[in-house]
Formats: sequence, structure tokens, C-alpha cells
Amino acid sequence: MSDDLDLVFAALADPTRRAILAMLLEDDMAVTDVAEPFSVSLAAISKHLTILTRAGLIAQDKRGRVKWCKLEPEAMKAASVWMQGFGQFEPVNLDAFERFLETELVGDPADRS
Amino acid sequence: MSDDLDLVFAALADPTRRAILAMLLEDDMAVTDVAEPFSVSLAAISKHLTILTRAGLIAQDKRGRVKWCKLEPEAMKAASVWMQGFGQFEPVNLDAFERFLETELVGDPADRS
DNA sequence: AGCATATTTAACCCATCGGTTGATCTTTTC
DNA sequence: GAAAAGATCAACCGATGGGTTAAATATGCT
Repeated sequence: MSDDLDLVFAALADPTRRAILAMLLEDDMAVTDVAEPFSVSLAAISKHLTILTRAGLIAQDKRGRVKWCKLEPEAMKAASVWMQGFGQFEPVNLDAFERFLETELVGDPADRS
Repeated sequence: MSDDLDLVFAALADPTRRAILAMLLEDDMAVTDVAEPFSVSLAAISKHLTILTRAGLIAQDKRGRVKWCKLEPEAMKAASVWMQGFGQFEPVNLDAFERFLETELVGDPADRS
């Protein structure tokens, strides 16, 4: 029942922040670039990034005047594990995901980096 | 990025509510019994239960003057699946998974429940 | 040096949250 | 029928959340 879970779940409760995390899944990004697709101020995005950082979901690395944001997916693990305690559902129970795994297993090995 | 995830994650962001869910894992409970271990008012617990219900994490069934609370773990599934997309928890190639999803989107519509 | 770029801070607004107390409603029990 | 039990509602309170704009702080460029 730690405080960490509070921070992680609260951080994930906002759609803008979840969208940011999804973006960072693709690549590390500078704050300005993170803000670009959203129709809110840069200051608002900066706040969101602070919340994500405090939750441990991202890390920010300032190089020069640019602050790079990078995903820290490990932070989600504790929350994920907590939820697993309630399932009934397998970690990767998503139908599409299972189909994906099957195709991947018989597919081009180069795709499994 | 649905609204459902908002409600589920927000509901999970409170330690009292997570504790309630853990209690309900053991057994269905009446509101008064849910409230018993906590040092807050019954009204406060009632509010928590409303939030959990709206998030779909529990269901409340009134029988007589007693309202029984029961876990609905399925509601956690969407959130859990969302998080799985970020793991590391499973050694998967996310880029490949995304490409798979795209190819699937132009595939059989019956697969998209 | 001087200006532009990248990002945060400060001060504010309004809505929501978690909590309280006291009243209310329904159902059970005596 | 009256009292007790189970639960919610209503009104309130202080704190927090997500947003804004404007000012401040670095850093980079020429």
C-alpha cells in the first residue's frame, strides 16, 4: 500500500499524460516536442512531465538547454504486479497480442531485436 | 485513451480504495463491514465505494437494508493491458507489435471486438 | 554583448477530492 | 408502531489538480 503506487496510478489517471507516455514509447523527446501535438500551453506540459517524473514513469536528462524525456517503464511494474494480484487475467491476455506473438514466432527472426 | 482508463486509474490512486479492493478479494462485504477497519467516517467510505463502482471495479447489490460490495476484477483488465504495452515486463518487440496492429486494422473487422 | 530558444516558476482561477457532521431514507427488529 | 441499524445525501472545508498568462532562468548562436 505504498506511496509509490499512489503516485503511479495518479499519474496514469490523466489522458494527456498517458498520451505522453505512449509518445515516449517511440522515442526520447525534448519537452517542446512532447508539447507540440497538444493544444495546451508548454507550462501545462511541463507540469505533466514533472508529475510523470515524480512517479518515476519517465526520467528527464538535461543536455544543454534541451531536457530530454525518456520512458522508465520499470516504474509501471509495481503497479502492474499489484493489479495482477486481482486477475484472473494473464499478463498478456490481449487477443491481438496473442495473435501477434504467434505471427512473430513464425515470422522473420530479424524482427525480434 | 478512453475515459474508462481515467476512472480506473484515478480510483486506484487512493490507498484506502486499494485496501478496500484487497479486502473484497477475500470476500463480498457489506458497506459497514468494509468501513470497519478504517478510521474514517462511514460516509467517507460510502464515497469511496461510489468511486470504485463508477470505475467498474466493484458492483454493489442491495439486499434488504444491506448493500453488498463485490469485486469486478474485469474492469482492471483494460488498465492492465494498457500497462503491458509498456513492459519490459515481457520481452516483446513493441515496434513489431504496432506494425502487427496496423496490418490487423485492415484485416478482418470481426477481430475488433 | 545581444537576441533567440528551451524550459521552469509564480500567481492566479475554478473544479474536484477526501474528509467532516448532521439530517434523511429504508429496512429490520422488538 | 417505535426504535435501531444500514447506508446515502447535503452542506461545508481545506487541499490538490489541471489549466492559464506573464515573468524568470538557462543555454546557444552570431
